[in-house]
Amino acid sequence: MTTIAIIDDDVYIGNMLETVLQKEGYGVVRAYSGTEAVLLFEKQKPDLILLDLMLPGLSGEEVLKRIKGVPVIILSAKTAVEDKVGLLLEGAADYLTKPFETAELLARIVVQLRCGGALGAAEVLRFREIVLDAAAYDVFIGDTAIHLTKTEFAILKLLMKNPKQVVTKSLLLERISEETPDCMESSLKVHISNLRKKLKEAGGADYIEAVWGIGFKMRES
Amino acid sequence: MTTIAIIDDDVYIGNMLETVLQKEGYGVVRAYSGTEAVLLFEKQKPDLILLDLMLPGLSGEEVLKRIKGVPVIILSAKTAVEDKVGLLLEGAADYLTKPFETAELLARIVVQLRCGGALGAAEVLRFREIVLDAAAYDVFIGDTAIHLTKTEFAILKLLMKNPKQVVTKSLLLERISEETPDCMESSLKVHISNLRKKLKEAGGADYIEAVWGIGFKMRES
DNA sequence: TTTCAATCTTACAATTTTTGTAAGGTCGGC
DNA sequence: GCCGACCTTACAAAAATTGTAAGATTGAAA
Repeated sequence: MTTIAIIDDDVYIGNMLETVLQKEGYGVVRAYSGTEAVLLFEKQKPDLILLDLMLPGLSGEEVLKRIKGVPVIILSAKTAVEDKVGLLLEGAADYLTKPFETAELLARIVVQLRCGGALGAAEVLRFREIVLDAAAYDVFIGDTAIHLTKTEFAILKLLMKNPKQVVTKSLLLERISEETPDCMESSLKVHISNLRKKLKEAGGADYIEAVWGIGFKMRES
Repeated sequence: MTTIAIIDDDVYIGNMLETVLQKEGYGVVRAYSGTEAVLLFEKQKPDLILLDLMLPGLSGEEVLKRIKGVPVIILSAKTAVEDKVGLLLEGAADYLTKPFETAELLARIVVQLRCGGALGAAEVLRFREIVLDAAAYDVFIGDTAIHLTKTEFAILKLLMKNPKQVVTKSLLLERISEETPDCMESSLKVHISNLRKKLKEAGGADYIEAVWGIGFKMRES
């Protein structure tokens, strides 16, 4: 989950931001002073930081200097260009002057996450005890990792992305062929067979259900 | 040299920007319409683009869609939040409303170049016993320093920047080619092989894991 | 110019994945 | 319960990917 740290001693603004961010699906952690902020950063390693400048304890500038590796968006009432320029050159990723529109803040958060993360947020799919991490190309069943080939991985991913739905053979073929150009229906069956076997070895159950004449889907129980 | 593209049909503003940027030591290329901008981008590959929205030919929005891989700062007279939000989500790196202060623009340019070039602000990356200092161009394994070539360094940096994630071969090639222009997949394998060897000599372990058919990632343990 | 390191290319063996076919099993309609 | 169509699995050939070595090429420093 993408976690955003809100560092602001103004409880009212902080609460407002927290609500908005949570509604967008971000995790939120908070700090109310500069010293607290540095501790929070080292302990929780959030993915992005919203930093108010007027803080008790360490000033916002001091906090910024000690935070490296995570984008920091400054939220401040100071509108002077010198302030903006100084902090941006000091390492801030963006600078918004209060009052700002929530929509703009959210958009700028997306921009920063896009930029810093570079490879996109990790996409993790879960179904029963199967956990599939698309970015890492990892699959776990319970605690045991299992190794899947590229094609098997693509099949499982597509099925897990659409649980409760039947995935047609033609759709499977289409998606798979993005990676492996030529793939006949006969081969698809083999891949599914191998996938089943690997899942069964690790999880003991047959997770894939054939839907006669149509395709396949994940077995609910 | 860092080259910035100015895309604006207003000659007066364009000239002003060009003067300021050149004084800062940037190279400048210019385009005066949307179509021209796309051609310019493909031919010259600037490091950053300043894009005015009101353009003859293709609109600014259209231009933005066709430009990938280079940060675009929008310069516009439109102050509506919806415009900002839309373009930021569409891929713009930043959005400044006219009239803006030159100093702020320059600072935001620095931010973008810093972000894009260094792939984030973290200067020191750590993974297991490997420590990579991007700024100093140093790599240590435990206490022993090791020497890496430019390409090997770039590969290791990208991998360490995204631990737990598979870095695709194509992405590796793309990022490496910023430093070493011609590099085929065959060469990449050789670089990785050499990198592995050096890491193994110093650290005793094989830190890089191949993910079959996809790319490479750092080995967790 | 000579030298040296870094990089690119080619080649090849070891390994892994994909594929097609063939031999059973299972499902659903009749 | 029977039959054909479909699904499952096993196996082996074919194709693709990877790791490494060795030689060629480039480019910068002495």
